[in-house]
Amino acid sequence: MRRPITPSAHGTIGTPAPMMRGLSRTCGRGGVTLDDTQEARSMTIEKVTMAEVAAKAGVSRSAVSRYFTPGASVSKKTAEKVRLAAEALGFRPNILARSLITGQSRIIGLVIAYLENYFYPEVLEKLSKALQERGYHVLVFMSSQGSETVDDVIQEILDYQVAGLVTASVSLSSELSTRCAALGVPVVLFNRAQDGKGVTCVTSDNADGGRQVARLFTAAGHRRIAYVAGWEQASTQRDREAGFLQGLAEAGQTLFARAVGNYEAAAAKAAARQLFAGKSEAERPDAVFVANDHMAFVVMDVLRFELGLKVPGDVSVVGFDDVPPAAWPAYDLTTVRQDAETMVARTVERLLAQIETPAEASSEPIRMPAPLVLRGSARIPEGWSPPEPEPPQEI
Amino acid sequence: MRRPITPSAHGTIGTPAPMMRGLSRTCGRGGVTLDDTQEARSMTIEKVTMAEVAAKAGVSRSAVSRYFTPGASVSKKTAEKVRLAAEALGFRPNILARSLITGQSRIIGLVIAYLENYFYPEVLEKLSKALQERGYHVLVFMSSQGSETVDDVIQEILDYQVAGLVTASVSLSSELSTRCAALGVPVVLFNRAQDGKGVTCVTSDNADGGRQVARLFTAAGHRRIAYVAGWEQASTQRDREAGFLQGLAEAGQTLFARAVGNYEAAAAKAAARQLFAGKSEAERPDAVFVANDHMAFVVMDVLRFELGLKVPGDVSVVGFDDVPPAAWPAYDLTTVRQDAETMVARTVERLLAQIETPAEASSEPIRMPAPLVLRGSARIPEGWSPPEPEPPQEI
DNA sequence: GAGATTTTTGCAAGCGAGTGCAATTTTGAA
DNA sequence: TTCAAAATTGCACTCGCTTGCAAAAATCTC
Repeated sequence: MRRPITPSAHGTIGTPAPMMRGLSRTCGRGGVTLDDTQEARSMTIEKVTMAEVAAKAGVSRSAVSRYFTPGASVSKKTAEKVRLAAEALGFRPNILARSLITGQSRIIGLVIAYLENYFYPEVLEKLSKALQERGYHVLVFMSSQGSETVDDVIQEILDYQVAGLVTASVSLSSELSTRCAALGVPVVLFNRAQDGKGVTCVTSDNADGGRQVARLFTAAGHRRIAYVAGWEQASTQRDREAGFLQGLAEAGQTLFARAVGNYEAAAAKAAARQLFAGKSEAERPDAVFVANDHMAFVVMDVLRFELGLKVPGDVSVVGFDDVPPAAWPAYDLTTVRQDAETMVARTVERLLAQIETPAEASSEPIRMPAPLVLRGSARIPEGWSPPEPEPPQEI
Repeated sequence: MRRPITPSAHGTIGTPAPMMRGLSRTCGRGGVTLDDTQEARSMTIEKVTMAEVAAKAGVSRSAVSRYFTPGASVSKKTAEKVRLAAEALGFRPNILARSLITGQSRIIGLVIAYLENYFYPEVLEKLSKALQERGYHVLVFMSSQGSETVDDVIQEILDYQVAGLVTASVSLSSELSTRCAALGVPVVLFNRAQDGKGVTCVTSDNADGGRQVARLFTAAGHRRIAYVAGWEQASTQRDREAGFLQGLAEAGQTLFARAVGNYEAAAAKAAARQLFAGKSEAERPDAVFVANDHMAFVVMDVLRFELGLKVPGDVSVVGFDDVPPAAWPAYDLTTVRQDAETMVARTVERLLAQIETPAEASSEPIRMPAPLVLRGSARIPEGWSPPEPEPPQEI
């Protein structure tokens, strides 16, 4: 049973706060020992609430609340009074309090595994900007793909009552995705494909990308074609490889050699050595498709600087992602583009649709084209258009 | 005037929820036409609250709350009852509600300007991990250094009742820093120096770094030494340049040429051309200090691939930051190291000290050593230790 | 084992803001 | 001008959780 609380009109609200607001600093006793730190310390923390604004404006709390709520009904007169009072007091609504009642923050959780692969900083930056524009913000969680960790981390995220969840290059246990669904939190898997009710996957057409690389290699006359694989559990790895193999098969070839780089620099280095070190020309590949750019750079470095091979003279190298350094002249890496900009745009679009109008939102996977970007690290077959001088776009 | 935007779908939130809580899912009519999407859609969002746990455990809400509050007093018996009930119901406390009361979330706001400079992804990753370990999380805000934007963005951050604020390579208007102080929100400026009450600055010793580069160049016998400046308003730019000039002066030299790269790739490219293009050997610099690695790569690219100059044969190039690509053999860039790991560690340390024990926390600036990393892009003076083969650390 | 402590526990009052409902005011139409 | 319809306003309850306080239970002391 709850007793009605009668607000005493002239209420002393908290205890002493209101009266000392703003005029509290230790009234300048030019004390010798009162250093800056001390002063800062004794400053009252001022928090302005709606109640105070309402009082100052001479309206009810509801009016103030409505003023700050877009679609709500407030008269011009009231609005103006509130605006003035709020401005004078420097009031800003407490998002947490609002979220408590609406049951939803405007926070999007982002789980991301690593930022060493420069595809992800790009994604993060664009995602954050795009969401910011729509009034949402990104809460970041780093988590490597130990599945236990991921689940824990996602639990933590959910504790923040996030409005949505994006996982970049990290997949979700089906238990967790069920849980998110039950909580009404839409999930987008970015750059990972995965079955699962409700979650939306945004990927590029990895298989097709792989296939195109195979076509490039075979058309260029390569006969000893190798592959450096990414992390075997990743859908991107599987799809890229599958497409690549299929492309080779279409040209009547099979893989000459394979090593696993795990999407990691160290492992990629080892993989490159395994494929190339101490081998005669006939024993080593004459072309290698590396499952992402991040590893491709390492492979190129080993080839050129450790083994003294020419790229593409002795070996053609192709990567995947088209991260910015791929365009740097020192690498000039032929690669398959994943357009971060567009992938992010679609991600945001879908996520917000699911948040704001769940009833009519789709959860079909989104797959983007993955065009081959011809540059100088792979031999170009006769008749193919040569690498255009890169439009005068800035590096 | 900027009003917060509330999700349009006000309607359904507060109405029927409570009564249908938990027992609602469409009692499995295995209907043929009920596809996954439909089912997911009609699922009620289940939220478990403390009250429910309390009821199930046969204790009061307070008991449950205390069970989830570290230092609180709960008997073993009660704790066990609560644990069981909570587990059975899958209960997790709502962080937002907690924050509303404690007046402080465990969220740290991070304002960051750009991720193209690969120093920052490193910082972000490490910062996020370090904070995660201590139970805090990072809310990211991208903001370029238009001062208006920055202030707006920081306002938004404050709306989230963040426990602390880190700005990376972005400076703060003094009005805003005052405001943060008044709100009791500690602020750390990462990689920016700035006077100002209360805010802590974490930087490396930029001036000393610059000075060391000057010593390297002069000791190596360079006579036409140039500088590519960063964004002129940045304290890092000013300090690096000042130290560099002072180092030159100590060796009785002055700057041969200067151009501004603004810390941007495009501008750096233009700067490089301005300094080198179409000039005879005597007219162009024989050494150039570039204010950060991000620009140094671009400068090297222009020198080597556009102008056909040898590095360090014709020109020595030195950068600042020691981002990962600096160690890539294709650049092998001599540079000044800013140790992201340690800088972040100190940042976190200080920030948490200020949050958790404001009374005894210092706000002295933190300055870290900035050692020169000798690699292959700059001529090495006789007698200096040559670039060690990089310890067998992974790329 | 009684009294004095010390621990646990539950009650109820908030934290700051959103919102259904009913009362009030404004606007519109006749 | 008058009355109905529309727009605005305020009240009070609510969101999920923390916490001061006092009552109740457990523990200690001699």
